[in-house]
Amino acid sequence: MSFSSDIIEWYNKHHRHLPWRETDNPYYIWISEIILQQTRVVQAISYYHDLITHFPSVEDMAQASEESILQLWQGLGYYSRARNLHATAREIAHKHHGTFPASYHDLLALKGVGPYTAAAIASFAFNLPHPVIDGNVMRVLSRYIGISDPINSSKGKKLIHDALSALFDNNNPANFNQAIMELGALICKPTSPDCDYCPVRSECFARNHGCVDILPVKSKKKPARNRYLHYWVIENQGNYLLHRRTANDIWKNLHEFLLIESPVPLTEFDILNANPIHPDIVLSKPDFVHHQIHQLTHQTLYVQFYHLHTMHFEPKNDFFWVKEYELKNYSMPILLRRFTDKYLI
DNA sequence: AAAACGGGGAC
DNA sequence: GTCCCAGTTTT
Repeated sequence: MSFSSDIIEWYNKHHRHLPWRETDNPYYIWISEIILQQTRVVQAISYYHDLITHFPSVEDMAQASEESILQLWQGLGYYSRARNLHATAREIAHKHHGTFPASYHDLLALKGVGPYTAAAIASFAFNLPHPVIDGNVMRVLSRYIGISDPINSSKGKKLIHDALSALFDNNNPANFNQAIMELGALICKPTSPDCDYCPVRSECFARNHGCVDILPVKSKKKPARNRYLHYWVIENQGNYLLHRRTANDIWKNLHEFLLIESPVPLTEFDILNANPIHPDIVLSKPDFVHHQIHQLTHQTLYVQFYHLHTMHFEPKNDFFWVKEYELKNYSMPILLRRFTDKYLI
């Protein structure tokens, strides 16, 4: 029939039942779409549930602290999403008087909402005719149309955009968008796609030319850089020294122990010889040392934890003491959360 | 246009 | 190990 009717018919029969598909409330759609940015559906589900349970309305989220949202976001990564979620909830509650923006243009103006998310909310919550372009859509169209330019290049993106405009179904925006993304997720997968079950296989360029496994083309990305993190896990009578990261770096606004970082490897001797607090503050030898490698997309972290004791002192700058059993109440990157769970709780 | 921003899962 | 995930923001 047509691309749109083919994929929508397939979608109606085979789609997954996901929590955010049971609602057209823009607030819930918004939360789900922010979570789903660069995040797999299976990982998103429990976070979505936790967030809407703690903050049933945008006013609830607006009244909450950023820290409380970061705590619920722990382990999900790309923490600017959580910070923007909080800022945008306040923006909507106060400047929009609690009414969610209902146009693509107004949605796009929200922090953390880009072209994809604005189109997703516009179509799913308001059934407005804005096509979404995400990783699924780019993969489906690069194969279906036969786009050999890298999909992360300007030319590739324009070809995708133009092809999508031609195929888009203005009469069924929400269903079209759901269908094409679901097709990418379930059938037109990155590796070993199930072309035999694809509703549009007969007109698919890649299928007809035997190049399903080389499309989409993507230009290479930079290799990860190395960072060497030395955490001083300093204890005084069941209290631990903590602070909040505020630099424009990974884990902004999350908490951590005292950190000494070097761009090159250092020995334990090098590290422990330098007192990071003050010459007058006596530190014990470490009780134990834990080391591990933590792989991020653009960085490889070589991490050492030195657990040691000290006398009480008044922390400088933004450091403060936290009782061991209250460490769980401070947002931390998953790397540190796992360390405290394993050794300190 | 390119880089930065997390973490997990599939291969 | 590599790639990619319902991308956005900053440089």
